[in-house]
Amino acid sequence: MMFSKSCEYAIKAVIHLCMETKYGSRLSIAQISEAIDSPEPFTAKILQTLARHRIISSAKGPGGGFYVESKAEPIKVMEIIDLIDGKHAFERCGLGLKECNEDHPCPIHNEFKSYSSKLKRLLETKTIQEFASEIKAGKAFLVNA
Amino acid sequence: MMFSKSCEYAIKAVIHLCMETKYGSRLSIAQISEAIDSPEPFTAKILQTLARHRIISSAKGPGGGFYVESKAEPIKVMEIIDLIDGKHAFERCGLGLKECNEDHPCPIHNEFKSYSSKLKRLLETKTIQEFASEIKAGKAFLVNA
DNA sequence: GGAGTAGAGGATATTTTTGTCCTTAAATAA
DNA sequence: TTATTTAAGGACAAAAATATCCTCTACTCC
Repeated sequence: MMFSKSCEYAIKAVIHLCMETKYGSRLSIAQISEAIDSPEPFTAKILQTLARHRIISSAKGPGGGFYVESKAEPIKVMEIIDLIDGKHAFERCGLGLKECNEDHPCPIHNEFKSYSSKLKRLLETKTIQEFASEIKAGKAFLVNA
Repeated sequence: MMFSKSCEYAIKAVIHLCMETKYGSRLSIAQISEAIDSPEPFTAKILQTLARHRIISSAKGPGGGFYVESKAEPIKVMEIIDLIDGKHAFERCGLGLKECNEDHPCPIHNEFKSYSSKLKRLLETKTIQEFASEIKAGKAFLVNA
């Protein structure tokens, strides 16, 4: 509906990584896709993309896997969305017009705008680390029961 | 992003029909797809679906085409969305969880909910006819300049 | 150095969405 | 009735998203 599957997996994967990889520990692709309930090879691709763009880190060989640098800046949710679904995913017109703005709005422009701009701002502010602590506190979940 | 292409075309097509088919006139597939800038045969399929479900009406033969019954109830935007993208398009969890609700929310559930429920209510209330008059008044547009 | 492990990345497969084409059916008008 | 017009609907094609597989490379440990 809102995000692509790839983006959903990416967000979940990074949240899970943040939760589980304190103090130098690492998670394998198998562990991550198991935890977030996603197809393993497909998840591998997404993790590789995230690693290539330095949103997460990776290490090969025994004891290797994916992790987030603990001293790194908290990761904004929107960073992941921008990378996986593209920068303008949120700006797209609800009816698919190339140019849709105040001066030339589609009929649902205003409705959409008020909705999406607030959500956008929120996702630009909220960090994966914040989500991770909600889950740790049992206030939110990454998979179904 | 939000709606499928099919749904975008459907909404635009019905808006255009409402604008142009007062007083018994009808529009052909060619005229509609031209007006809303959509692929003709693909638009035909969508119009057929809308007609089969009585959201719009159609007539074969010379002088035939698509139209909306002028005495019919105004068409809620959400009727079209429900038909084309499915009833639960708006309820879908932002992170793809099968069950995502107050009791078992994904991390972005609350953010999504507060905005999507407002938008949903609006699209359940607003009618295609209202959009049509905005366009007639030059306050909104269906295609780019 | 060699064996084993784990991610990187290219090639390929499947599914869904989007889009096209062609024949059939129904209506109109001559 | 016949020709023409227009939607209906089935079959097919292309593109994009989703998913898998296999080989290569880098790393660790012995």
